[in-house]
Amino acid sequence: MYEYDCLNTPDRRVRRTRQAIQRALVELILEKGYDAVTVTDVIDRADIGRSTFYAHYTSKQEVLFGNLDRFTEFLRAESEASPGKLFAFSLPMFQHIQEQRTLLRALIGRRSGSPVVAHSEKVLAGIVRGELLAYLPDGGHPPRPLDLMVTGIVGAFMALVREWVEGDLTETPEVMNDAFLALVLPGVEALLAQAPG
Amino acid sequence: MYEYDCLNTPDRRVRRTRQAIQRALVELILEKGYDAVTVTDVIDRADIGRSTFYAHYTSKQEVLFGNLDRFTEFLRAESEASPGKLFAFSLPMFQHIQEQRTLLRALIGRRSGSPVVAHSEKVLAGIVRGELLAYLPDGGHPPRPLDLMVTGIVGAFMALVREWVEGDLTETPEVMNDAFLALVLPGVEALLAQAPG
DNA sequence: TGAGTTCCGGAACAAGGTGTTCGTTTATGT
DNA sequence: ACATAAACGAACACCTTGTTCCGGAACTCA
Repeated sequence: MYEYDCLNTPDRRVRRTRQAIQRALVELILEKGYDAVTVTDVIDRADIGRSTFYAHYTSKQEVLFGNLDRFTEFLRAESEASPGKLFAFSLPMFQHIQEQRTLLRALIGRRSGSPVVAHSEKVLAGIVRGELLAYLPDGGHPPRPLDLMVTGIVGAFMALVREWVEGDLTETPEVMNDAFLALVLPGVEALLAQAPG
Repeated sequence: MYEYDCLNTPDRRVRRTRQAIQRALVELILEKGYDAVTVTDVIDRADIGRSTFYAHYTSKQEVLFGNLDRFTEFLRAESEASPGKLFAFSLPMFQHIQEQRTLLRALIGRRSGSPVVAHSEKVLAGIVRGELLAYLPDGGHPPRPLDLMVTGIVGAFMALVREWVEGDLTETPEVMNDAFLALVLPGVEALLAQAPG
């Protein structure tokens, strides 16, 4: 499943229909959030027949996956363009994302994820932020790069937890914790060290 | 909303009912995935009346948030127990998670999130893994801590992207990229440096 | 133990979403 | 221009949601 999107079909009607569906879905997600969007909404907005929708896609999900492939292709290309360079994909990716922010917000934005996860991340971010601030001299840092760092730290932690509980938990908590700290601590300490006195 | 869970109600029936609902939902999420679970499923599994469910909760979401508070409380307590120590929460949290893995898998596991995000992360993980391996001497590292590092890196990157597109994108791509690299690069280089020749 | 309150069960309901079918009409590629 | 393939649209059976009602049961507290 989710193999392709065939926007280069010989038939023009197919292209028109699929683009109308994709555009409608992205619009609606940004307006109402992913869960609240129904197939009926999409076909109304796209102004196509119900049977037409199901002739092309079997669900909302499948429509989004069609859009996704552009980005994965982009990622792969950037990585392969600079062999031997670490994280060569990241800057071009951020640039690409800025151009396509509307689409991206619908694809991976907060409204497309679980509110439970979002809430957990928010709580954790508050705690991490407090810990980092406690490490700084009073009135030290500009707050913005610190907040970005907090976001990254929380993202790394949650990703490790997710990966762990999803598998069979053969790793010990100590191993997981070491992995987390090994990845994150050096960068954090480097940033905190250059705090203005 | 989502304030509390009141499992310490004076009335025993209330406790029984709510626990039955929570248990049923967790079981069903692990079996079918969050989206596929309906309220009807839950009340069948919990063996309670439909009206009873809606007397206690207004949706699936709310049931999950009830469970969540245990963890946020735990987090806060651990962080405050060791003031001035960075990331004091992380090891106790991993230990706590191991004990409650069933619940956690339902709360924040992959089945509870968007398949689109999951797919993006998978693709990105493949790319990052390839880049790290290219940096290692042949046959160098034990693969497992490397995979954990990949997971953390991808988690940090995706979290930054999400935060960015969710806001108004006032940061430039360069600033975002710098934040990502500043957090992650020191740890990565430290790990790769200690690779066995 | 009893009195009074609170909760549960179960059926029924309207409203709305889903996914499929089928015959007709319209657009397309060669 | 013609054969083909796609879109339309109405109708459909089915499922999910959230609400209402009331008789009967379980509970708390004294």
